[in-house]
Amino acid sequence: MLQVAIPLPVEDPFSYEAGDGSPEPAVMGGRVRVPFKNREIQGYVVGWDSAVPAKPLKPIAGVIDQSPVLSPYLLALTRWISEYYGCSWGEAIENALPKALKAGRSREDWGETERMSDPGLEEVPEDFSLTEEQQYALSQITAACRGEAFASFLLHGVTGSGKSEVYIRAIKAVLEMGKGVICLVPEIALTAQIRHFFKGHFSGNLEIIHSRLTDRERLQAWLRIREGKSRVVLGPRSALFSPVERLGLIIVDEEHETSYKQAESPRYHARDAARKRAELENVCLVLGSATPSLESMFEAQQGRMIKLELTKRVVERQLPEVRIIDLKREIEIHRRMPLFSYPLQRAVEGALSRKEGVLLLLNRRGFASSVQCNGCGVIVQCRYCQVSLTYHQSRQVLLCHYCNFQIAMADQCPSCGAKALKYVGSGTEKIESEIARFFPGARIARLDTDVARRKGMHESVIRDFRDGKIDILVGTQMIAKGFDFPRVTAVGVISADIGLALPDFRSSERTFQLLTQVAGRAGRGDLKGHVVIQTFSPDHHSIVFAKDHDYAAFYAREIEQRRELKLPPFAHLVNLIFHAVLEQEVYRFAAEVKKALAESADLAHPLPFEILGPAPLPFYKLRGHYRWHLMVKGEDVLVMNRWLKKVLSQVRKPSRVKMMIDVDPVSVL
DNA sequence: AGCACGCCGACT
DNA sequence: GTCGGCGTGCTC
Repeated sequence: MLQVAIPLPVEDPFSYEAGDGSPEPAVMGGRVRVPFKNREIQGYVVGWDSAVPAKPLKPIAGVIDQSPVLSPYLLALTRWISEYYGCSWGEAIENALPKALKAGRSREDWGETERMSDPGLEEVPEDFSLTEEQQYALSQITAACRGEAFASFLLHGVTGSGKSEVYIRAIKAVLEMGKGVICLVPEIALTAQIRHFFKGHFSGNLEIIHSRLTDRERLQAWLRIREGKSRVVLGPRSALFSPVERLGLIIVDEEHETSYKQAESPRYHARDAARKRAELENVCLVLGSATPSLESMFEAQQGRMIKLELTKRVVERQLPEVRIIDLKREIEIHRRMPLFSYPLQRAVEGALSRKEGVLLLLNRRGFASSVQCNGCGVIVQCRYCQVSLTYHQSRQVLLCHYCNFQIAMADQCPSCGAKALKYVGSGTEKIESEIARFFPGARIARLDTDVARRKGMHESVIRDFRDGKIDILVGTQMIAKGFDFPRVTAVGVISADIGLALPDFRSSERTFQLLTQVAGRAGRGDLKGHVVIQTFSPDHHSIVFAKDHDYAAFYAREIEQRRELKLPPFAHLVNLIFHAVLEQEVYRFAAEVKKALAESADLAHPLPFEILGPAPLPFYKLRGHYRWHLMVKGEDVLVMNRWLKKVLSQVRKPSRVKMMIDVDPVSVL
């Protein structure tokens, strides 16, 4: 009989008779059509068994594939994802396949798989000779790739230290060994540079997976990889499931980036799943970052990964000079809260006079973060989420940044009717218009998700800024990531406090990473950089150590806090999120689950975790649903999951209450 | 996820 | 008396 995984939230794979009626035999890892209830659906053969079933089974309805769509390795990987992240095996499999092969698709002609010839290859930078540090890192990695065992490296390299060059050389070496490579990047749209770099080196051998590909193009890329026509895959987290045969190396670039965590089920973390795939296939794993996650650096400190350090910048140049501006003192000087302190103004002035570029970062889009009535004091809120609405001047709307609800901006208070609305808190739109008043001659542009949503705008703004057609670029964290602007010499952080205020234990880490990254944008080429960070918390360790470019000190400080509070990497969190329209139902059920969990333990079988909550989520009314959660904290995720599953199957969930499980959440939201 | 079964309100 | 509302439970 056959075990067939069903791409639905049903527990275990189902058993079917092999079905001798069909002309082709079903294959392990191949797709089949099976009768299910009174319909027919697509499933995946995940097991094979000669045992005689206790009760007669239905035969499969048909075989779709003569050859597997999932290798034994990818079957094992998807199974691990289902157990670790709490979904069915079938769902994990669907997640790993290109859309065209998923259930509910008409069986289509797979078409031509020859690669289109690439028009206009990019100039490839000269092969510089490697620094000693790069050379050492490369030799360690290639030696590990030559072996047939799992090995993992943390490549910690400051911005500009030439991590990409190490990747390129390692990939070339692995190709020469006759093996393939997967290189993951956070979001391919934001990494045009690495794309061009890869194209120049591997064009005949490369698949770049990106969001603009059509379903058909994706399928063809998948087929070329499977046929071995392409041996290097560059792409976002989904590229991890590429059917590369004889894999030799997996690279996860910018491994600390949270976009590696999928927001929908299965909520897997591509970096952690990459480690699992590398273990299963006995290959080499390289995690690269200038600001490694606490989790990865801890692994390295514990000796479970080999740490490779690139401490020197390739083109010899100084790190930028960073000044911290205490906004409390600025208020005393200016008698009001200044958007731009004098030192920031001087830094901008200096750069403009030298015809160099300026970056201004404020991690909040819109014009004003809220609108308040001077008459009755009401702050205009989202009717679904109970968070203040952000005023967007360009669109003349009040917008909810959590659910996208919007209303037209009016001149009267929606509550008392007074014509006394005032703007509170600044966003990127406000900075854009204010900086224009300070520097009337400057050419200014803004880049945030509002701008980037318009097709082609993201790329064109970046290009214009790099080409010197824009003097000052204002934006959110989007401007801090992945781009190399040789002309930037002044970087201003309008307020470093926004991220720090978030009720999330990783807010310090995020802030440190963001500040380090944006500071790293200043002073490339042979131009000296100046960075000004404005903040109300000038003594906060995220800010002080970012100023000093001191990752080690930040890590040492942060890891002690995590140890004391028993937070990751000293424990794993599993977030159980409950939501429903009626708050009482949500709260009651969350409390009931907690009680059931607590009572499920006894002296012989103590709980393998702590239970925190129930608590309302920070934005607890979202899209009209009230949201509460239980946070479960323990050491072994698989043990925790098994326990949770058992207890949850014993409680009766009201159907209107929805439940989600998030293992190793990257954010509590 | 679908899809049936089931048990209560407003219609010919 | 029936048509159909959607809450509940099952699918090898």
